Amino acid sequence: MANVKFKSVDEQFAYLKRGAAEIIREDELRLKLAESLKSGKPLRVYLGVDPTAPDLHLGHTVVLRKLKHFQDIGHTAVFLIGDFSAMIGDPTGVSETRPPLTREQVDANAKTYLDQVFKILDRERTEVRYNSEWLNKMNAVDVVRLCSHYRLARMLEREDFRSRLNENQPISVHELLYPLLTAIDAVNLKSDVELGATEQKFNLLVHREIQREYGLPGQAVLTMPILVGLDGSRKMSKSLGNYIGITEPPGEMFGKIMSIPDELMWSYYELLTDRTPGDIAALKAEASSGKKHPMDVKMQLAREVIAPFHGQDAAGKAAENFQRVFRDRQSPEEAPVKKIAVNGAKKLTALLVELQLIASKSEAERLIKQGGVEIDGTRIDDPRKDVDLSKPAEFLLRAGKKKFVKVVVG
RNA sequence: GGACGGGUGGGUGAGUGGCUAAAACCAGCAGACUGUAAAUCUGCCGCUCCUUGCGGGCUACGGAGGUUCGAAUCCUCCCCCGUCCA
Repeated sequence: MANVKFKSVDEQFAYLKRGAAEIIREDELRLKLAESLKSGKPLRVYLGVDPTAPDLHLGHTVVLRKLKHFQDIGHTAVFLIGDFSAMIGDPTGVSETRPPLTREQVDANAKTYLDQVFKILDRERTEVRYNSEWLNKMNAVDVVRLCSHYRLARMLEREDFRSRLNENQPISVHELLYPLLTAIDAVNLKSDVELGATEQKFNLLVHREIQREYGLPGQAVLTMPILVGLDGSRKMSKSLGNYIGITEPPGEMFGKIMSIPDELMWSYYELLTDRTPGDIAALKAEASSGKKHPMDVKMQLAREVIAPFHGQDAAGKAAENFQRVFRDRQSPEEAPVKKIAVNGAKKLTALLVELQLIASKSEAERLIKQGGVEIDGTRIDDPRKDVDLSKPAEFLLRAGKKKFVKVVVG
């Protein structure tokens, strides 16, 4: 990623538009870039995030990477933590009212959040703000005044609300306040551009309108596509369990990326790597013409996605390990080591649960009966099997397709 | 405040006294095949105990009580959601 400040408007625009779902409005953004170029004053670009889940996954990084792009070309990245708004709960994409978070949860989440965010953003050059800074100071009069700037009908145009209304699902009144209160963020930050995922479009547009109501120019809005999760159809999200966490070990991330449907590769290339659109089109052509094996293209993708989080070396190792285990069907070079005390014998089912490879003994028994458990490469299909733990030893335990553990007794 | 409808396993959704750990579908998991992709086929899919058996125990149909030999199913009260009226 080139770190060149203030290229021409066209160059900047092309760079920023890459991967974007929509820019509202393109001509306004160009104008803002031109003014900034002229005055030498960087644009204020912000991304607001509610610290609801403390663990970031690749889905979150799509929009963070875009913020980084702005940062790369010299604009000011503002990372806004919605510590106040998280306590309301964003109704976006939710089919039911979300339980509000407590102050303690929000604080704890915000902390771990930032650590992860700076794996992508440049820490030194990022302005971090919390929206409780101004929202906590608002009184009832301010809130009433704010509400008077927006109409109920407009609010109900929003997809989430409309469908919940149609399907007789509850909508709490405080949820209507979410886009309005977060608009105050945009007002206070005096943002020139706000970023978000496409599902945030409604909120971002409300922010823009409210800014104007409060006498500001009105920010441009840039939305990024939603990253599809491992299942190949639904949005990547923690609650759906189809996500790849950015703090997961490289091997884990690698395996997960390899398990995505082939067609999804191209969108991952576009949203998670620095490949240019031309580059990606070329890869795609090579894969479909048979010049390159799709699996190799996907392995390359996995390496490129992992590298920023774990480094080139770790990414390379993960690739080798993958090759070894799944292509050559050998045992992994390295597996997480779990120690266990010398202690007579133990039922295999109990051991699997104890090592947290399986959630319950019933499930472990099923897995064993189905042939999903191996010790040192030998399938064990007797759920009553005792594992000898009477003397120091070590063995490789496999549970299911992906889970390997090196058990060290002693 | 009133009238009416509704709350079932991760999701959708059957089931109106025993044959129901609860149909069916989706999701998920495992095996086969393969490129740990997709597709397909097969099996599994609450917890637990053991003598692993079409085995035993426990928990489960919004909550609490009750009727009954027996309740997701009947009764009472409560909570929650929606629709219409005010």
